[in-house]
Amino acid sequence: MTHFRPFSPEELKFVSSFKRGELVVEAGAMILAEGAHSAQLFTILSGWAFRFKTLEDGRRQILNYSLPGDLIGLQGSIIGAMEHSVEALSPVVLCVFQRDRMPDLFRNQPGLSFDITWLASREERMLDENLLSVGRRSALERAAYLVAFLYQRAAAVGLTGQKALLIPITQQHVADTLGLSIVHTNKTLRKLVERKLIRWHDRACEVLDPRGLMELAAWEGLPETRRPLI
Amino acid sequence: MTHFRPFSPEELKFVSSFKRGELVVEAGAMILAEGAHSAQLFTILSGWAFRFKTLEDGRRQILNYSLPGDLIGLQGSIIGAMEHSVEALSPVVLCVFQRDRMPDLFRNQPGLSFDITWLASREERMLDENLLSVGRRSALERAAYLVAFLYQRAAAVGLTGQKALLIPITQQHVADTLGLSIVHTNKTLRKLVERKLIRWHDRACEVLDPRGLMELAAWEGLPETRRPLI
DNA sequence: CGTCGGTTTGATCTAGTTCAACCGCCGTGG
DNA sequence: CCACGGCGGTTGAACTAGATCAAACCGACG
Repeated sequence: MTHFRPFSPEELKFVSSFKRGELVVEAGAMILAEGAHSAQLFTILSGWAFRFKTLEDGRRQILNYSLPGDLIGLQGSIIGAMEHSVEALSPVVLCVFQRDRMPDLFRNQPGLSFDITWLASREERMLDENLLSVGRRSALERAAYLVAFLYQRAAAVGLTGQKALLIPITQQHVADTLGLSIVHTNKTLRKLVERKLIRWHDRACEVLDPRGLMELAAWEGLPETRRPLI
Repeated sequence: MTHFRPFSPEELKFVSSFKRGELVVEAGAMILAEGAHSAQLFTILSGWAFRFKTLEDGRRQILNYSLPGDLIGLQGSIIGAMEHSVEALSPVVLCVFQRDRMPDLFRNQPGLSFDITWLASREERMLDENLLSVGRRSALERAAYLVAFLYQRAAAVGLTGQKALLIPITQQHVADTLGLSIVHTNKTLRKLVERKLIRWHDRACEVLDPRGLMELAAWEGLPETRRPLI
């Protein structure tokens, strides 16, 4: 795992003891629900998930996606209650942590505390970018940005290996991420297909030309540095 | 300051030594610019500011607002580079911290470390809410949400005293927050005025009916708890 | 073989954009 | 003292990106 920063032996020991077990959920399963008070804290070991909020009348907004190495439920662990839900996009393997040992972690593991803050800041940066996109980019730019963004994140955790990367999302997910209707999302994605930037599969998106997508969206990409892993 | 959690004497001592000085900037001044590598870390002591990103062609998206007690430049301090800019909306007094003492803080001040993470999580939650708004609410709902949101935040730091609260923003700021054009923003705000939910002043917004705004936006408000202060 | 979720396509409609003025206020310079 | 320019706000008209409505297709699956 060359993508992550190395641990000290002591940190490793703490993380092991912090870990309570593993959890496997199938695609489409709810990992955390909005309003859950005693939310748990997880790390993704493998698979894709997404965070979202809904309005009373059912309108849904996808806030961000979670990939291996990302924390799930941090807001709940730090502030107390979850204000969003998390759902699995693919089969997901989670590492379950003991939430009540958070204070211990902050007291005795400054390195890990910093890592958690680092991950929170990174999430914030991604949200900034998504907000810019939804607020100010056109439908075509938004779609291009989203796919390029997901491609980069997948690449950053080594998911873009020998065989082509398939992002496990439906067009409904894309629509709910971009703030568009499904119909218009479909028409927009077709344009990306026509331009040979992506290929659309059954319920998945294949990225053909990441550079072309970034250019279309006028997006420079995440300045990805060595990241912490918890 | 009943809104904030109390400090231990030792924490107080650390914060004092962490503080390097104060900085006063006038309305409209840039506090931090995107791309600044050696970004500083601030807390707002008084005044309003906003964070934003821009696309190459000038399209601007306001990401969030900063009020007294909020950290500015945390992303830069934790990850290294600023990916957004911050500008003052009113005269702002800042408390300047020594960025290079962050490691010391994490090593020796678990309480403060936790507070920083808490603030980062809160920022994330606000961004989630803003993203939901921009992505899925209508123009009228968005505008109502924004004003109610800013009102609540101002109230949470005691800005809503005896005399009416004036939020120091122009309609251009509102437009760039909501992802709308100025023209349509103007027409939308007029509707809020007609409904007697707000009053518009020279370059400021007065909130007349916070509850009515929240209802219109179908927004429950921030579940505001006792917050940390740094 | 029917049904259902995901995708596709065309037609119509509308929320929000763009264009174009204009107003009032204020600070600046002649 | 006044003319001028710029910024913030306002308003109407024309336009368009994207929404909504409607229907059909397609593969998987019971």
